Amino acid sequence: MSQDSPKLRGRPPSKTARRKALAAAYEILMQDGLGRISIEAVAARSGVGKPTIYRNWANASELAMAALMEGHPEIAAAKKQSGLGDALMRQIKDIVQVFATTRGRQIALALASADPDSEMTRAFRNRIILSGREAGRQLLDAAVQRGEIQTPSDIEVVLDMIYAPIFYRLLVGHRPLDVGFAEALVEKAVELLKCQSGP
Amino acid sequence: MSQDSPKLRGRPPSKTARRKALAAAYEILMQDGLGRISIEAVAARSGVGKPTIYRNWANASELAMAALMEGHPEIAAAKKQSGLGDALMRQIKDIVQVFATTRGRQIALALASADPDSEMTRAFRNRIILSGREAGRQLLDAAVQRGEIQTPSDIEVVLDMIYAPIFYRLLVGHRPLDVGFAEALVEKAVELLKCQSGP
Amino acid sequence: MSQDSPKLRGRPPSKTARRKALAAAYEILMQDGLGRISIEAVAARSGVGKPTIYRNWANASELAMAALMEGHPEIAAAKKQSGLGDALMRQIKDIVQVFATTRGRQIALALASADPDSEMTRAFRNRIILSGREAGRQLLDAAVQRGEIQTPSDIEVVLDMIYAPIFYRLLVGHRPLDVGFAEALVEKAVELLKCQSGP
Amino acid sequence: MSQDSPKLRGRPPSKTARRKALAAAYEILMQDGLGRISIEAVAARSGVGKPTIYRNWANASELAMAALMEGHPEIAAAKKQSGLGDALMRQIKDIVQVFATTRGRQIALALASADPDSEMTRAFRNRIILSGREAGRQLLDAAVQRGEIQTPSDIEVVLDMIYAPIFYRLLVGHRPLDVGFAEALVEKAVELLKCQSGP
DNA sequence: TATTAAACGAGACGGTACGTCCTGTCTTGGT
DNA sequence: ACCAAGACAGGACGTACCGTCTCGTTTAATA
Repeated sequence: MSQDSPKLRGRPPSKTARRKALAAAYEILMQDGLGRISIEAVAARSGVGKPTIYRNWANASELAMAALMEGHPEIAAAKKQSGLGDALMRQIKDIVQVFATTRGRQIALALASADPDSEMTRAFRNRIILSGREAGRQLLDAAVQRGEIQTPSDIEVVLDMIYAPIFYRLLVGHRPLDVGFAEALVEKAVELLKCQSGP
Repeated sequence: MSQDSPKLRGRPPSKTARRKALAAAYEILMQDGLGRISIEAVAARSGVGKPTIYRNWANASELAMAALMEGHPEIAAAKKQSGLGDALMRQIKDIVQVFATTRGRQIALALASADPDSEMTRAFRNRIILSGREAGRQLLDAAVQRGEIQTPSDIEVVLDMIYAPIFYRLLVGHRPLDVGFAEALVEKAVELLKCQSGP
Repeated sequence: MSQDSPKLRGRPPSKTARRKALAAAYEILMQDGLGRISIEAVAARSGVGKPTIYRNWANASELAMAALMEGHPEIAAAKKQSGLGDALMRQIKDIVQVFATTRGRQIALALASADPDSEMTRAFRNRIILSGREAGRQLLDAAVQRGEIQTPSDIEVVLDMIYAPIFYRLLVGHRPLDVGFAEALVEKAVELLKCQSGP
Repeated sequence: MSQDSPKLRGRPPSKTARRKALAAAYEILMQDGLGRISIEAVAARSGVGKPTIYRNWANASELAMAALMEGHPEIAAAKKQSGLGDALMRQIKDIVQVFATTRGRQIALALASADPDSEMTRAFRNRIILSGREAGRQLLDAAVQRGEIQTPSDIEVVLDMIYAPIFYRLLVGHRPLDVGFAEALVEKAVELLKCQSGP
């Protein structure tokens, strides 16, 4: 056994209340955006008491992040890889599709405006923003092992160059975040990886 | 004459008030962060009346952006170019240096949380976030004209791959935003540009 | 010099807001009682903002006292006195009539539960509770001057014996507070005043 | 017989819990006053659970009254009576001494702010406030039987005139509640009783 | 001696109200 | 006409208690 019960006493926290609050928060996020979320509004819409919300989340920002994490699709590396380009293409298209929505926009805003040092923010960042990047790292490793590419120098920077543009377009909004962009991004990424220390 | 008066009656708007408000807003941004800025606080600190502030800016977010734009160094392409790599290196290092500060952090936050459709937000975005990217486009054009590189396909995506990682590290914070990063980024960018349409 | 204006600037406090808040507070007092008054409820019913209420009164208790003082009938000694007994009778009956109502009950409760050291409480006490007692002192003085009675020793205690029973019945509620009581009280009071230092 | 033990199974109510709650409530009353008492605070200070407190008392006000009644000295008529004046003096001084304390103040407040129709309030009123008055009635009866005074008309009003001033000074606070007051009050009371339908 | 059921402490629940802060508007008197 | 000052209605903040409700844990009469 791993984790002996720390003397569980008193009424246990209600999972229903948690669920209802998260659902209400999510609805508000989708309808009105991150800026309009408030503990007050979530309490009113969900029928959950304010103190209960504060017992579960430290502030509106954490609640928003929790709501956005709930049921967020896992961005993972494809298992069967027919080649680096294809695998990357499938993954990047997935990510772009997920983020080119209201939810994606709210995710970016939530991360940007959250307290960068909070535990919750770290979890959110790792789970939502960086998980795709980590999956990308696995794709690269696999390609190296298959001999498809050489081990890239400065892999962290390479990963940033591949995954940052998605987040960038999402937040800055100077150019559309669409399939065409995803395809061009993957093409350039593959170029970069294949031409390493080129001729 | 300077200011063609459409009627010129009554007391003219005070530039001093504007300046004082911007200065106070900037101080609050640097000391307490974007989340703590408020018209109330700026009015109190600057001695400027609230209605005067509302006359100049629509809300706290716009005031913050205005304060951050005031006196922001112009990121421009170096005039004398000894080569694409050197020029890019100089510029990227400048940008990283500017953004790896409290001010840079506040700029990113302000952009992320601003109304994306407002006039002010667009101006802020073009002036602060995208000006480096546009200067980069000029550097690339010049290098093409010098014959140093071929015309890159998908130039918008290439520019994103070069400039997005800076903003990405600033906001996501998973890796440091420092000189080492700037050097690696430029190295990779040059690789990408030179190896276009591979070996 | 007395009290020159302390540089009156800014928007002056709204007397309308004050009035509306007092009226709403009074309604709640009459309908639901002192225990149900709350700044929240007064703000909601009156349409006056909570901060405005707090600007005018320190807490719900003071607001309640202010509402009860507003328009409270002045209990004064009758001008034309046909004799101590008659004058006293008229006044005591007036007081009993005023206090044998919901308003009277709320007044007693408000005084009992208010911070005894606050400025407002003192004013309330003097204006509402003790004003009748002071008027009674004047009646006694006049009767002395007319030679109707001798100067009573321990006038403070005598006044308490006359006026305390009203308040006592109101709060303790062991016996009714009605006209019969008023008549008996005055009769006894006159006996006490006339029989001073016995037969 | 009416209602013998209806089954009496399971753990019996703990007298210790009752005692601890009353003690904690009393401490809070003495230290912070009636306004600061709360079930929450009593539970925290006593280590007794909130439901246990609610099982014993209906609300904070009743708990406060119970705590104030616990161990309250019985105000009774002295057995050996050397005369009406002496007996009254001894009793009134006792009462004044008991009420001229923090406890006395809290008692008055508790009574004033309690629900006047509750069972507990009635018990509290009879036991604490009116017991002195009833003892006074016995003193008067005894004096009548001894032939010391005539049977007073309107005995209820006379009793109010003697006992109300104590409560009045306690709550209104316009004059001190001290020995001098007690002496003057008794003197006036005796005057009133002896001069009945005077010369 | 074992069973069993009520009362226990702990503590989360949905609520209400608190008193503070800030919003954006409006209304003064002063420059 | 514009300023500063500052009051206004509105509304969210985060906290304190309310009185109720599960929990798992005593505890003592009963079987």
